[in-house]
Amino acid sequence: MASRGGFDAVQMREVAESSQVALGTLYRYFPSKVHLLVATMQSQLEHMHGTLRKKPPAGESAAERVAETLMRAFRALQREPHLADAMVRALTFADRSVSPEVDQVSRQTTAIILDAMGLENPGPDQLSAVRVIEHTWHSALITWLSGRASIAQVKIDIETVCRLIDLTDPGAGDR
Amino acid sequence: MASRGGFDAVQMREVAESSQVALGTLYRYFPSKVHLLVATMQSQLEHMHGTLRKKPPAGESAAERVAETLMRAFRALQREPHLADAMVRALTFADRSVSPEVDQVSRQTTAIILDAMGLENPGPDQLSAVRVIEHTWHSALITWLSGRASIAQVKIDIETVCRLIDLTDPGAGDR
DNA sequence: CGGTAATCTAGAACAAGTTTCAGAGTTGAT
DNA sequence: ATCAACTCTGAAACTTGTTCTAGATTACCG
Repeated sequence: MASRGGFDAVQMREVAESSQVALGTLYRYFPSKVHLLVATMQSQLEHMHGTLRKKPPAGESAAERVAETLMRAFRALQREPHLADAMVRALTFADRSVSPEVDQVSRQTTAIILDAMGLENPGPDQLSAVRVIEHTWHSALITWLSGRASIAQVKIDIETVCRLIDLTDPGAGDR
Repeated sequence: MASRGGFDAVQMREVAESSQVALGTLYRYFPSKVHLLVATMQSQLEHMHGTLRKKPPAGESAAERVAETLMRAFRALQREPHLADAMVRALTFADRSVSPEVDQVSRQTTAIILDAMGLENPGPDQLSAVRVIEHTWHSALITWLSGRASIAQVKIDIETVCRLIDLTDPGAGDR
């Protein structure tokens, strides 16, 4: 349903019906629509993390590899823009009651980026850079989804923010 | 109302009532709740821009001045966290129908940052950096508002992303 | 003034997320 | 096999954003 029409097209009554489950049962497992969509994002992220593990990015520097990874994820999202809309809108609209789930998504994203960087134990500076990259990633997606930025612009923003990595890890080119 | 309880506490019926206006009239001027709150953000941003003009940031480098500016804005938001919640959630939840208004907010934010940088005509690299800073700013606010990041962490993220400016403007220290 | 278009009002109606509840069905331990 | 605890169902109710309508008010123009 999300793939068809994005956030708005996911209607809890319809979800319950196509799941062959009563509405109350759906709410038992997903306390709100946002919970449901954030859970969807978790599962998609896991899938993507698996895919990425099998085909790691091939860039020279950490910055290049992270940018390549995010662009690969971005292209995957472009194939299902409505689904992307549903998941990202849910993520940013989530209030405190969804914090644990959103945090889980964030940790998963962090793991993907750290994988791309090839870092075992990142320092505080590296972690800050990763957080900023995640911020940019989410917000750039939103501007793209709401039609205020082009695909090219998202690419530029990702590449720009990834330069932060070189700032915190001068020896990146040595590996 | 936003100051009291954030996004959820702003109820269109109540807004209409306290404005001494019929519900239909409210919807005539603000086609949706999100439009209303984004308009609120516009007006707050204008006010902040005026305040900042009177007391420009005093840092040495452009990066420092931008970070100082954003931290000042952040402290202002901390005084009304619920209002901040309402405005930021509206901004990121806005769909295409609100694009013009959201774009206006974005332009205003860009102007504030460029002011702090003290740049007359920024190059493409500078503009990319500014966009990334805005991304980080919005997303960091969200993580703070939903209780997933501390004030200190937001500060670090802002300072981290502002280092990007030095990357695109090596002569910053000369001024 | 008189008329016409625009605006406003009160209130109902509609849509979708969420809550609630009584009863039916399942499960697990003893 | 039985009982208690848990779970599921179907349906209604509730909430709040949004739309609609019929009439009242206002503003403008010749």
